[in-house]
Amino acid sequence: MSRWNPNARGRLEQAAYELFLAQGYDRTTVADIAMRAGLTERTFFRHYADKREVLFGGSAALQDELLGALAGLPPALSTIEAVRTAVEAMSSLMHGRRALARERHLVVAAHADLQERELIKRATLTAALAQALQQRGVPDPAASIAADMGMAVFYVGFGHWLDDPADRELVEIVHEGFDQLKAVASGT
Amino acid sequence: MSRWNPNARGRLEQAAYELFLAQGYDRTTVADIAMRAGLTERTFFRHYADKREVLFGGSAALQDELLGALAGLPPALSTIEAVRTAVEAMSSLMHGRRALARERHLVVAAHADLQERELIKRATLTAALAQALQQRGVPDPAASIAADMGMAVFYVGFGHWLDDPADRELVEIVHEGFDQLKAVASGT
DNA sequence: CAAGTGATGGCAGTTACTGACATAGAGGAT
DNA sequence: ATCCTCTATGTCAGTAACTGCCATCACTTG
Repeated sequence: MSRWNPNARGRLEQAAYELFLAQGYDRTTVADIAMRAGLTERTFFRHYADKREVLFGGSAALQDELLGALAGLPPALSTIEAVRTAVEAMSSLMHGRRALARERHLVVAAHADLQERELIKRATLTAALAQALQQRGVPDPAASIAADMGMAVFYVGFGHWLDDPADRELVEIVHEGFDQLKAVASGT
Repeated sequence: MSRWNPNARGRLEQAAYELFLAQGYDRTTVADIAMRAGLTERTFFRHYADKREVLFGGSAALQDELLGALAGLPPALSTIEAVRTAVEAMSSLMHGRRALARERHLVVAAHADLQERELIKRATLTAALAQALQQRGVPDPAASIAADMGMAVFYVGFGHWLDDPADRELVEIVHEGFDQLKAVASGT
C-alpha cells in the first residue's frame, strides 16, 4: 500500500466508514482515517474539504438523478406532478441500499455537526430543483415552494423508510407522501 | 470594564457583531471577540457552545412565538390554517427589524459554516412545529409535511422580504405565500 | 532520456474548543 | 462586621481540525 495506489478517495471513504462504525465519529481523528487508508492527514484534506465531507460523497449522484429525470419530462406536466416524478426517480436510487442507509444514518444522527452538513446538502438539492423548475417556466416563489414541498416529502419518506416494518420500497412511500401533501394543502 | 460587569452575554454578542461586520467572520478570532467584550476566550465558550452560536441568540424567541401562537388556536381549525396563523404570528416578530436582519444575513450568507447552523436552527423549529401539530391531533406524516410546508413558506418569504423593493411587511408576504402554496399543491 | 505534471509527504503554524483548577466578587447567615 | 458559599471568571495546558509552503515521487510526453 505504498504511494500511488489507485482510488485514494475510495480508500479514504472506506476507512472512514469502518472507523466511524467501530469507534465512533469523534473518537476517530483524520490522521486515523488517513493512516488506515495508507495515506497522510494532509492528503485527506486534498480529497475532502473537511472531516465531515467524507460521509457525503453520494449526494452528487442524487442531484444528477433528480435533475436528469426532471429534464426528461414533458413541459405540459403540472409543477407538482413534475416534482413528484423527479423525486420518485431519485428515490429509486435507494433500492437495495436500506442497510447501508441505516448504518450511515446512525452515524449522522449521533452528531450535530453531521446533521448540519446533511441539511446543507438537502438545501443545495432543493435549490437546484427550484432553479430547474424556474427554467421549466415555473415562476418564483411557486418554484421554490414546490421544490421545498417535494424535498420535504422525500426526506420525511426517507425517515419512515429507514424504520418501515412493512419493508416497503422508498419509491412507494414517497408516492403516498405526495398524496398526503395534496390532502393537507387542500385543507382536509 | 473589570470582572463582574453585567450582561456578559450581551457584550459578547455585541462585540461579535461589530467585529464580524468590520473585518469579516473568519478574520475574527474568538479571542478578539472576548477581548473586546472585556472577557477571555474561555469565558466566551461558557456562554456560547461555539463561535457560530453567537449569531443565533434570537432563534429561541422565534420558537416561543411560533408554539405559543399555535397553542392559542381553536382545535377546530384545519391543519393548514393553524400553521398559517402560527407562522404569521412568528413573522410579525420581524416588524421593524429589516435593517438588522439584512446585516445579519450578509454575514451568514458569506460563510458556509454559518449557513449550516442557520439550517439546523430551521430544522429544529420545523421539528418543534411538527411535534406541536401532532399534539394537536394531526397524525404523521401529515404533521411533518404540514410543518415543512409552513416553514418553507416562512423562509422563502423571509428571503424575499429582505430585498423587497415594495417594502411590504413580512407578515403580508408570508400570507400571500400560503395562497401560492395552496395553488401549487392543488395542481394549478 | 529530459522535462513537465499531478498526486503525495513533511512540517510548521493558526485557531477552535475542552478539562482541570484557581480566584474573585456578590449575597446571605450569624 | 466577619465568615461562607456559590457562581462567574481567569489561567493554563492540551487536542485536533485545517492551511500554506515546499520537497519529492511516479507517471507521461516529447
